[in-house]
Amino acid sequence: MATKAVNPETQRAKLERKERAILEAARGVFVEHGFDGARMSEIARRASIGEGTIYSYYESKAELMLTVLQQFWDGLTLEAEAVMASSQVDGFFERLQALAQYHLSTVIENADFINLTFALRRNNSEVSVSRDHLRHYVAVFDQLFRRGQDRGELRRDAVLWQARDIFYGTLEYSARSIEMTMDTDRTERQQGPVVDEMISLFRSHYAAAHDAVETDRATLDSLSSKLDQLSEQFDALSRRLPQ
Amino acid sequence: MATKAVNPETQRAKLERKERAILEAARGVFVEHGFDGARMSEIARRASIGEGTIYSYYESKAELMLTVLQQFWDGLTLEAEAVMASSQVDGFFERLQALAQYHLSTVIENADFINLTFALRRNNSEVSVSRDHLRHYVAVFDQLFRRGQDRGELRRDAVLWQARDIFYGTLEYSARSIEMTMDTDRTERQQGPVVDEMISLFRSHYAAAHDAVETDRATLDSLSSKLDQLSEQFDALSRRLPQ
DNA sequence: GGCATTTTCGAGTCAAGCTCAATAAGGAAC
DNA sequence: GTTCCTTATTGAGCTTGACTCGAAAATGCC
Repeated sequence: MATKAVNPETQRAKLERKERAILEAARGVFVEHGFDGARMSEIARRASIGEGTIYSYYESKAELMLTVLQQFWDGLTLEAEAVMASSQVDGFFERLQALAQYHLSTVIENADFINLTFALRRNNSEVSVSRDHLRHYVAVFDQLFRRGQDRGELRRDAVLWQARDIFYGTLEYSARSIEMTMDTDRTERQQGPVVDEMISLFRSHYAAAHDAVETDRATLDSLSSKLDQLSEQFDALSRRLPQ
Repeated sequence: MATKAVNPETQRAKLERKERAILEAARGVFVEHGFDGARMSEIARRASIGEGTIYSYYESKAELMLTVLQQFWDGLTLEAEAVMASSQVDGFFERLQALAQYHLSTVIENADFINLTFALRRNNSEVSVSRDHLRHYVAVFDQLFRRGQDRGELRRDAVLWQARDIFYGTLEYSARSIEMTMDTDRTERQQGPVVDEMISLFRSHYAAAHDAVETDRATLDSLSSKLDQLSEQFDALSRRLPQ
């Protein structure tokens, strides 16, 4: 009776262990050789199983890659949340700096996976990390930003997605530049200034305004944005009309 | 004797025409199916040549892709330079806006190639667009920025690479977001606000300090012209509506 | 025309993702 | 322990697609 209760448990554990072994091996091989360069035979060998066995766990190389990528993004999200949770300071800009530092070094470290995430998204519709996974990752920023607004540290009329684009976009572009100069150049670009400049930018652009001039400017800008949006909606409507 | 002088010319022209046919076919197939999905046989068929002939022009599929990519980036550079040359206005921020608008729509349009450029850079060392090609493209921004500084429109202590990271990084990230919401979402993000916010950011962060009033006036002027434009669009649509 | 060189070609080779029939392992009933 | 059924594993083979190569066609030169 005891064996009956335990066996199905150990059996499932055995399968899960094997699945984890496949994923671990796959991740390593994908990191080393990229998607095309990775050989299913090598993944099988590293996981100490037959090549055909992989296909009873994953339908194809593409699905295996997709699982690895999603696991990767989930890991990033957890780490980013941990950075926020363990942050000693409480102010918005200090926390933003910690997040920027984490994101920048992560993007440099894992440039392969991040590039592959978006490169494979279009052409290989099978290997397309869901929007939800990516949104879940950037939600760390969104939450921080909204909290900053609630506490009055940030302008209330700041538009979240614009700030998000600037934050993640600039950091990723900088990461690519840093990475590209790493191999050869003598004058390596450093990570520190990139993060500092980002925080400085947010301070001057999004900090709660104290004088009327800046507020007026903000009002004008947001008004202008809204006009553009209206105009484009109008265009879209026009195109939909017959003739 | 005349034929002797002409023949080698037409012969070379023939080869060049064939090479262009291969590149054009390759570009089309790569755009449609991506790097892996592209079949050399289909490229050969579209170029109306035998499959083996391709390999007397390009050593491998990878080298063919590399040539297509470099041609693509060269084309982008020329277009960006043309946008700057044909720009009616002369002020830094107006020109920057034109460049931002061009870059954003280009990145959305050609997301595949841009992603592939960086995805293939690492893993497939053969298919690695040279740094010079990419640097040549961003040089358009660099030149504009330096000129803005020389004319006193921009702060002299502004750091070029920081501004460049913000400009291209944010636009590319926004392009990806816009593209990701295009397929399914009802509430499509529009291009206009992204560009406007970018210009507004540069105005407040990089503009020379003394002309705050003038920039406000510029903002008002652009607002006014946008209103006029909207009004015209409305009239045009009204005329088209039945009754 | 005749020889030399270049260009084109596609059938054949090879490598890699994937299939499947055979085998092994696991467990339930007696 | 044996039998029988279900499930998991396997690697030899199938398929596909990039690439090779020897032969043939085209071109150049006299």
